[in-house]
Amino acid sequence: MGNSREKELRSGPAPAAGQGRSVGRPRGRPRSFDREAALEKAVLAFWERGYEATSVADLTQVMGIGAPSLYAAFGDKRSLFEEAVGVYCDRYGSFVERALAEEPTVRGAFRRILGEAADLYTAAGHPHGCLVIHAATNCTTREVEELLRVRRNEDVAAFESRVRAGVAAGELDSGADARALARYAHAIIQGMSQQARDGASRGELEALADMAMANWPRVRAEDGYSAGESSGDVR
Amino acid sequence: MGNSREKELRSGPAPAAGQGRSVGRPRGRPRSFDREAALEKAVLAFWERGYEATSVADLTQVMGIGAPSLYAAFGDKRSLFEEAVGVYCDRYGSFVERALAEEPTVRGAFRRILGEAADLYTAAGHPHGCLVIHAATNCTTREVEELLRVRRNEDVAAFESRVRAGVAAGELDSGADARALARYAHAIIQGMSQQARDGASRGELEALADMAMANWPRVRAEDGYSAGESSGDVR
DNA sequence: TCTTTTCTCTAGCACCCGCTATAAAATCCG
DNA sequence: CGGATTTTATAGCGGGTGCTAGAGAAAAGA
Repeated sequence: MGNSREKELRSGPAPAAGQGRSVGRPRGRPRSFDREAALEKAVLAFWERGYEATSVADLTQVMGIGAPSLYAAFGDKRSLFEEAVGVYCDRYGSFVERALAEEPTVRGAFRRILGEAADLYTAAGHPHGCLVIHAATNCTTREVEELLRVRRNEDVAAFESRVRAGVAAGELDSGADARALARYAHAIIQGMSQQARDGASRGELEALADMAMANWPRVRAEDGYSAGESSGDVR
Repeated sequence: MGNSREKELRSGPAPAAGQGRSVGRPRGRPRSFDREAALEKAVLAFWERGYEATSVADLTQVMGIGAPSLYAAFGDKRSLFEEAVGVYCDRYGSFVERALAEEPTVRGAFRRILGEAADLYTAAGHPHGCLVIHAATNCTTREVEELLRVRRNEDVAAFESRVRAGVAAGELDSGADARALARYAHAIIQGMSQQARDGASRGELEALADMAMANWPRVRAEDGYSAGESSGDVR
């Protein structure tokens, strides 16, 4: 399965630990670049152009290293992509599970998710839209497509189970269609991501998110919430 | 602009018109394949794998012709793609403008659009999802991406103007945010298309469409949707 | 029949793809 | 210092890409 020894043990180019014969210091010539920094550049490249349209030549250029260094440090292009996807999810995509876990109500969680997505997908400093949604469409390699498809479907499943938890907690009517609600929320996110790529502004995405939330079911009892807000309103 | 003489005049391989020295009969060796049938095969290939992932070798195979014939009949790969996009829009995507034009109410138009999209995006006999949404993402050639991006944004604009017409006709409250409604509808369609590609069934897409329509503003007289939401709070 | 016109087939062009063999450079250990 | 070990840069591999030259094949017109 390819060259999977990645020697992640080594930290930076400098010894870092001044202590004499330190334990972690490897034998040969030390790596001349910062592996994490280079990886982050790869994330941005894949985010912008997707897996196939980003050539190894592109990668070596933005990462500032030669091809042999790339292959020695990351295995092959696909392994690098997988690792980049992991970094993306940790660094940029984690807001979703955080909102699902932290917000006390389902409605509040999704309101927060959509609001933060509007920000992230149009923020300066990195490409627009969502890497997981766009970076592996139309690939010649089926497995790469599957890589992100699995993540997307996992997100839908996480949405659904959060909704179910809300129903179980009595927050939502027991007739609520958890699966449809999850798909609905995910569709909105996908639409926001695509429209961000097509040039929509943050304000436009926020208006879209507000409109989508207007459809979200409220508390089941006649008026558990005073005619206005769900949870501690975002923004 | 490449080789744009495409000799579309010739019809089929057979003379068709038995009439003696018919006018339309060209001079040289007649084309041995049905241009329209080959074009339709190209549509399906691009629909399934997208522009870049569909190689000319793939195309010649599914179209059943050699590369020189392809180039003589369609120009180059990109021209063939443009033509294929046109065929797709005529044959498969026209339901949108038809619904916008035929349905008497805005709400009815979008309900019909979402319903028919659920059918089309999961129908057997052709790839799932929407070609315009997916076939030109992550392209190395910027112009190809732009080709479909323009069509998508045209769709949003068409949605918006239909909503505005509904407002002008008194069907919707004058405070309705036409732009946000258009973006909302388009986001749902994009989400449906992607989820169809990710394996969602027709029933799941229909449930998604129903849920999306539950949010659509009703006639202004009854059922609230009180004025005052351009982009701010919901309801 | 012969010429002209057009299409089709074989073969191959130049280029880019992901990837790597090789050897020089940089570090550690003794 | 001299090996040992690992990373680096140069250069290039085999293969796929979009595309086309050149020769032959099939029609019309003479």
